[in-house]
This record gives sequence, structure tokens and C-alpha cells, in this order.
Amino acid sequence: MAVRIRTRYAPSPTGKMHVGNLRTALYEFLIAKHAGGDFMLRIEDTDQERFVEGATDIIYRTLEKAGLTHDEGPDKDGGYGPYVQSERVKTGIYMKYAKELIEKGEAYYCFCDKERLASLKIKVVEGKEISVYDKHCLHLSREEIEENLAAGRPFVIRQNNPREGSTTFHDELYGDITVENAELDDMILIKSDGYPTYNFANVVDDHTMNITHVVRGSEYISSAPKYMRLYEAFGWESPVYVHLPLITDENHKKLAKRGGASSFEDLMESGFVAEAVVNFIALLGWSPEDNREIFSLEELIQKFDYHRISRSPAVFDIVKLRWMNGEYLKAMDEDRFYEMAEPYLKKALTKDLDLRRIASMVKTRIEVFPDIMEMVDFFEKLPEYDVEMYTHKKMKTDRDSSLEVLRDLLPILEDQTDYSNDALYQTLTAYVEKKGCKNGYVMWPVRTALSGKQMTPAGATEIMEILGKEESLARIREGIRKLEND
RNA sequence: GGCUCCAUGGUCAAGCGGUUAAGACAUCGCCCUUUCACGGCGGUAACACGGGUUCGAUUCCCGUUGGAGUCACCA
Repeated sequence: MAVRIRTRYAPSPTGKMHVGNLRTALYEFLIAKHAGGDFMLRIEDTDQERFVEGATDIIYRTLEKAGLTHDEGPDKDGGYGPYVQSERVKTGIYMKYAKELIEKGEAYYCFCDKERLASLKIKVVEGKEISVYDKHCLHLSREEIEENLAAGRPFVIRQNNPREGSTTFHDELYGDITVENAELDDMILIKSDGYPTYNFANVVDDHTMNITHVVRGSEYISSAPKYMRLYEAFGWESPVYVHLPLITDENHKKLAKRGGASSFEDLMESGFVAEAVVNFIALLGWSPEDNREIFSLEELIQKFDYHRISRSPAVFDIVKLRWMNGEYLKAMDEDRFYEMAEPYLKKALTKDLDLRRIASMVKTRIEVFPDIMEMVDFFEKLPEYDVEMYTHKKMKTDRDSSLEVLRDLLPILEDQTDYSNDALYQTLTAYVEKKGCKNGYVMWPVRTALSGKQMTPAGATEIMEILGKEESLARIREGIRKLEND
């Protein structure tokens, strides 16, 4: 009988969700959904000091926006609750299991104070300090322990790891990883405030919540052997572990927890669409069998095979994300695109213009929404520009030729009454024909005078139609003046 | 520094003993065009190094080098 796959995303509410966390959540979601299993959300808030008000909401919002709907969580009871560790603490579950370990001799009370612990620290290199606990309190007699406890002295509970032998843990991607037990520090299971540490709570919760696949960043790989010691001590079966390669910045360093634009929220604010970001991070560390790159969430669920996850770290390349976002924008339906583009259009344009039309012109030319502003601002006001812009080698234009063309065209355009795109196009091409030159020879200077830009979302005549006769003529006159004064 | 992991173009990556070593982004060039963009076509660019194993290594093993992660009463 097949075991139902259960994965969990277990963030700690300490701020924004960076893309590494999001990818972990995505993969857990994908692994579960690919197999028709359950994806649950568990909030790991055992560190009250780092707890950030509102961070839990960010997690909910991000997951929702990314489409990673959880089957169980604080807001969706699936029978394994509570799903928030600070609430689980109240049930006494962690202390119960810690004491079970003490009974078995696999853990022990430790009453060492900060000073003693600090004295254990060794300086390594570049000011780095490490400390390995010396099992001092392991040797306390039963009477001493009782006495300390009765006196209300603060204590922690430590894991009692052997110093001989070695421990091997298996990772689905990295294979067997073996370390000497002497390397295993007696990590703290229960803190002096009564809360469990991340490591301990993780093991207890994953087991009691029936998690089958634990997916987490590879920064946790070095603590995994200690987990095996815990599973062994409890006599529990270990879930499948899948450690994910790191996502790094351009300097190949682990993405900072609150790095600049590396959080999902920041990316949204920068004008990316959620689907594109999800698609992009899915491909950071995983690749499908074929060469496709654009995937909807549904398609990812169908195609995702976690055995194809890479083992080497990946650089978060915002340039490629931008490209992919552009692909999503091009494929987006007009209504949704307009809805999302509107705020940017309104910020750049206060005149009474056909924003819907401008939006569709801009749609295939931008990568992220804020690109719109710079692309359309010339409709509002002719920007300062250099006369050098009239010179273009491929169009075979220069300042003199442009001046000539604009001078010729001015009276013609003054007489023109129909300022529709079609009519204007006819007028200009008629002039081109008379002159016996290429379209660009005429269009380039006209468009330059109208926009003051190298790049516009539309051609010369369409810009004129949108600008209207009066404004168009004013800009052409301005162009002539500029060229004359040069 | 100890331990662990990683190593194909600038970046993401396919490859899982025999290939002209894919593809994408970026970059460059050409074409198209009412400029740019879009689109189309093409170019430059990679198996870190040294030993093995093998008839044959990008691929398997070892070492070197390089990079990263980790070594908290943080997760």
C-alpha cells in the first residue's frame, strides 16, 4: 500500500520571504501535489526574540499569491494541530519527548551558565569563535540534578551524543553522508525558557505530524546527522530528507535573509508577476526532461520529479527573471494587463489620453511594469534631448537631412486636417515617394521630434494621432528650432 | 581552522562511458521593420587541474585547486 505523501513548509515568522524560502515551499508543494499528497504549513515561532509582528501574514499572503495552497495549517485543521509551535509548546509535547530521551540516557539536564559556556569557546580564524560543549553536566548525580531543579535553577536539556563511532544519514539527492560522532555537539533540545530549539521541534513535529518528505535548504545538511541520532534514540523511522542546493547572489554567496530585491514581496513591488517568479524559481535547481522553460503551476505539478533536482548552488539571475516576466506579460490577456499597468500609466500620464491603447502598445515591449513609465512619459511632456539623436546611420539621417525633412513637412502637416494614423501615414509616405528615399529617412526625424526618444512604443504617425495636431506641430517646430540653433 | 557539500560557457542548465557537448538568458552580427522593441536567422563562448580505471572518459575512483555551507539557549 502506497504511503500518502505529506510535506510541510515550516517557516519562522521573522520577516519577508526571500526566494530561497519560496522555492523550498514550492518544491514541497510540488512534491506533495505531484504524488497527490498533502502540503501543510507549520509556523516555527520558537524564538520569541526574533519574532516579527505581521510576519505570519506575509507568509500567508506570499503562499496565496504564489498559488501554493496548503491543505493543512493554523487556519486549516487537518487533525495534526496545533500547527504553530508556540501553541504546541503549551501542550507540553516537546518537554514530554525530551524527558523521554533523558530517561533513555539520550539527553540530559544542563545547568551551565553563560560564563562557563563562554569559557568553552575557542577562537578559530578571522575572529570566528566556535564552542563545543564538554558534557560537564552529563556527569551530575541524580541528587545534584534534583537539587538544582528544586532550587529553580535555569536549565536546558541537551542531546547526549556518543563520542565514538560515526553516524550516517541519507539524503535523496546527496546520498549517504557520514560524520564522526565526535563531531556531533550535544545540541540543546529545550532552551532555558522552556521552548524547544528548531532542531528538536522539527524532529518531534515532523514525526508526530506524519511528514514523509522533509525538504529544506542545504544549509541544514550539517545538522542532519544529529537528527538521525534523535530518530534512532526515539526509535522512530526517519522521513525522507531532500536538501536543496543554495540559491546565491551574483557573488555566489547565500542569499541574505533580507537581501535587497530578493524577497518575494520586493519582487512584487518591483513589478514582477507572481506566476513568472514561481516559474523562474522552479527552474533554479530543477529542470524538466524536455527543454521547456515556461510552465504554469499545474504543469509544474504534473512534471515535477524531485530526483531531477540539482546538487550545485544556483545564482539568482534577475536579468533572466526579467526576461521571463516579459514573456508572461506578452502572454497575459489584455484586461488583466491593463489592470496591472494602469497605476503606472496614471503615474506617468496626467493628460487625457487613451490609456488602454497605450497599454496595449507597450505590452510586448516591457519586461516589468515600471518599465512603462519611462516608455510613455514623452506623451506627457517632450523630454530634453540632444540634436545628435537625429543622426542615425542606418536611416542615413543626420541633422541637415532632418532639418530639411521637418521644414518640408511642417506646412504639409499644418494643412492636414485628418490626424488619424492612416491619413498621416499616407501623407508621410507620399512625401517619401516624392523624395525617393526610404521610409526611415523621414520617419526617424519626425519620430525624434515628437518623442525626443530613441525608443518609443509606437511609430511616428501613431504618436501624432495620439498627441493630436496642435501638440504634434508644436513639437515639430521645436525640433526645427533645435536643429537651426545648433 | 574542523567537518560537509559542490565543480559543463558570464548566468541557468541538458548530459548519467563512445555526442559535431543540447537549450535558455545575456552578448555580438544579419534580416524584417514606420526608428527602437517585437519576431526570424546566425556567431562568440564551457567540461577547473593532475593521476588512475577502461579499447575509450565531461561522465566512474583518488588527489589538487577553487567555491560554498556549517560549527548559537537563530532558524
